[in-house]
Amino acid sequence: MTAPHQPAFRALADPTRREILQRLTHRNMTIGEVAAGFEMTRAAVKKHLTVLSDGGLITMTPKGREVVTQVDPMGFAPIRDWLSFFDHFWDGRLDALKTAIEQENEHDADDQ
Amino acid sequence: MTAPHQPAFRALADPTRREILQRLTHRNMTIGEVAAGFEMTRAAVKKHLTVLSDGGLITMTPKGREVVTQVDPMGFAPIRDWLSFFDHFWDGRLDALKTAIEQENEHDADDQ
DNA sequence: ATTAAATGATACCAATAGGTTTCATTATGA
DNA sequence: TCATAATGAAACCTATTGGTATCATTTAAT
Repeated sequence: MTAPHQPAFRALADPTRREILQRLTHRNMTIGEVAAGFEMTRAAVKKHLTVLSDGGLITMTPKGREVVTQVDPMGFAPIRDWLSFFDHFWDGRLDALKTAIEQENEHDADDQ
Repeated sequence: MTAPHQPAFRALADPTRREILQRLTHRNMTIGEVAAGFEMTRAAVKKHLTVLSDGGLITMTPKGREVVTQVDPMGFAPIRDWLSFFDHFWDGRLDALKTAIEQENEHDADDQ
């Protein structure tokens, strides 16, 4: 029962894969086109694309003899959701802090 | 010249480390306390904490003979910044799509 | 002062990750 | 149809990662 966001986080951990994602925002590319933009072999790039696909961050669509890869915006949702946990947590802490300060001020007023 | 967010993404790639982060939002803990919550050895947990610290996601503060670990909210900024690139990109695409549809409608009107 | 508790640090191991090379398959285009 | 272009896939290598066990160091408590 591994978390659903694990493959996405895994995919984002590698700098080459993040670079691929950014380049794919400019335009969709075939596997060969993506590979042409890197020093490493096409086989290596294809492995990265597979990891990105497993993470749901890109889709790979066969088109004739080639495969078009494109970023899948929805694939980022699990990442955002996981991160939002911390957002909400800190929002709550901030609220608690505000409340505490207000109460502190009331106490101060009482003391006067 | 590796990107500054690399250590943070690296740190988030492991499920144990993400679990540690979530647990640390409930309360700050010493290294020993964090380790007690996992099946693995204290040494292994400490390695994870080191990776999280290198990623800037937690701070480790010596307090007497123990070390208090706590989440560092600011450490998440590089991650959010990197992700925001895609947000803005898609926002732009959406605007472009809207504009295209509007122009398409104008053309349709012309055709009438 | 001593013992025990908490952490630091090192060596070691197995599994995985990132990379290469090589060969097979499939689709296009002349 | 046939050569070639694009991809699939497997074997293999090395470095890194996540884990262990062990020992040293530092601090607290009796």
